[in-house]
Amino acid sequence: MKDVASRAGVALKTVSRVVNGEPGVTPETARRVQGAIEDLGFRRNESARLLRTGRTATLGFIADTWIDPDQAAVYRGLESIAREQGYLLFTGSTDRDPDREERLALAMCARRVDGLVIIPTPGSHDYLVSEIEAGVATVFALRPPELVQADAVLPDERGGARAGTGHLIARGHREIGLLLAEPGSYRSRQLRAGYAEAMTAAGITADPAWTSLKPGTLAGAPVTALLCGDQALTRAALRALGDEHSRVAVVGFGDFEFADLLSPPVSVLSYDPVLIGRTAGELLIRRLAGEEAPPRRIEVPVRLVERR
Amino acid sequence: MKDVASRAGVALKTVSRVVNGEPGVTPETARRVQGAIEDLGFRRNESARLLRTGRTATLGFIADTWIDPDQAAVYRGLESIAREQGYLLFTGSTDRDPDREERLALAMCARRVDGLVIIPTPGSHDYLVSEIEAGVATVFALRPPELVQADAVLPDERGGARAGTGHLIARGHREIGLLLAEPGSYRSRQLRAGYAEAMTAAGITADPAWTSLKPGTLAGAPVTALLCGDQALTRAALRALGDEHSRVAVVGFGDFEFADLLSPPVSVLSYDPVLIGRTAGELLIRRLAGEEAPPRRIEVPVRLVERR
DNA sequence: CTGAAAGCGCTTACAG
DNA sequence: CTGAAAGCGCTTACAG
Repeated sequence: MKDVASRAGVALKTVSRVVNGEPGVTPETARRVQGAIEDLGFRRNESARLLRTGRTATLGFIADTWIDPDQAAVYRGLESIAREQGYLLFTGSTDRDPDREERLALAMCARRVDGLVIIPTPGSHDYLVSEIEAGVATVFALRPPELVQADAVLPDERGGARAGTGHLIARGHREIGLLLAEPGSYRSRQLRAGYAEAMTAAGITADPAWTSLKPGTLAGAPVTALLCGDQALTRAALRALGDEHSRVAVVGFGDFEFADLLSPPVSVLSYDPVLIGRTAGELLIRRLAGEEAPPRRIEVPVRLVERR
Repeated sequence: MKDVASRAGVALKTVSRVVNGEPGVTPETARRVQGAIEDLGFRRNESARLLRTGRTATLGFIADTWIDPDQAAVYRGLESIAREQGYLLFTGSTDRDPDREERLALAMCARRVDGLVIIPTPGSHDYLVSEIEAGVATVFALRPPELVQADAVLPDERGGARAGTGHLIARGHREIGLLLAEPGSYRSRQLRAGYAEAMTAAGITADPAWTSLKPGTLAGAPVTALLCGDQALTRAALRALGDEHSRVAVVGFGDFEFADLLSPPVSVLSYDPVLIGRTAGELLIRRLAGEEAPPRRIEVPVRLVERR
């Protein structure tokens, strides 16, 4: 910028004005500056500008992995908001390793991101407390944080499990299995609660054996229907069931391509992950605009997609 | 940092030394500085440091969308290199819109990313020429760029199509269809070339009708086998074929979950997209280290995954 | 071992 | 309409 100024024979400030389209520059002067800019191939250094300005116009997004299409879709939703609002995105994936999450989040904070959207790993997130106090707006998505107060945008997994179980009951099933990954995780607890609610409402007493199934113990299991906790479990269940699939009705949590091409087709519980990303982004923007309110938890509906 | 210095009763430079672990500070002084740092909750502003240092320790990654698992996997490979080398990643998706690509790339260059990995949209990339000349290392992945000289890391689609077609021929097929999306795209040209090579090698003259199929015209088409250009086409083909799927052997370009659960299972042509991302990252790092060599094109093997 | 000054590339707050 | 000075938060190159 200094070079441009001296080549155009003007002061630094005048170049700044031209670059920013500020008023108060003679067309003639502006033309000279423009010429110098082109001759020198000058491009304003955004980082320097932002250092002076105080904000960075940058958000950070941290997820397990983009290979998970749901998380990719959350990113997509967040990015659409970031694009509208003129933010650029730093991203990083954790592979569910809490250390990686912490390193990434702190590295982004050190770059002074204005805000952070995190799909959290299991475990405590108290390392973020001082950053949040320092003013980094933070929103959690898909899963709630632990040991830290912050906004969260979540799918209504409990309501989904209730709907899925209710659907199976309505179709005449009573021996309904529940296939979960980590029993202690937030999602597992939510699904178990929704399942229990639907069973109780129908007056069915669930046999503990139905809710402690594993893919390996599925063949010949005493159930006529099955609710699977995530896509990987749905896949594992279909593999384990093999020909029995025609005997056992399967409802999977999380939609997937090709679900309708299987025989019989698989019904799924599905939510809109793009909406989760958008909502998280909007929440962040509002916080950045100064909205002060206690942290809130927003739930996005989970619906049954029936296939037959 | 100024505040820390005055609280500890030392000069700015001493704080800098402590923060950077530079030698030449009395343990006693260091302790005082550390105390002040903790009292004030000080965190070094990485952006300011990098402004002074000249580099940003940042790379940019631009793709169509992460919803595409292949592109998500390229990101994963690149990120692993970035993590090893201490870079943070800016990302953005284009949805195949050239304008969005250009805006993103220029925004990242304005932030002075050290390098850029791009899965390019169709169309010219000459807007990048001046940036590349200005020193932004650039590597293209999955698809080659147009109208700009730069490194590229690509799957060997031609070799893959040859292998896939050869496999179908070996299984006794002669009327082999080729289902392509955009006829003029790089991938389509490569697949058509590989297909033609395999057919010629087997002494089969391909009927033009075989290579101009669309999902809509597939039912009752005069072929006994089909090579699909991407996952979406594979899905569309399976849908269009319906029960005929047992009559028409399908080989799809791009592996997908559940491929083995379909009946009959679908064989696919597959490459390792994580390797493409890693290779692109390594190339970038070498360029950043000053390696001068003409732009090169690296091909990653495409192999047939047979399922029956 | 410690520090005062200059500067990275820009903007802000004034003054002319 | 135009510009000289100070400063964003750090590091670099010296000097003591």
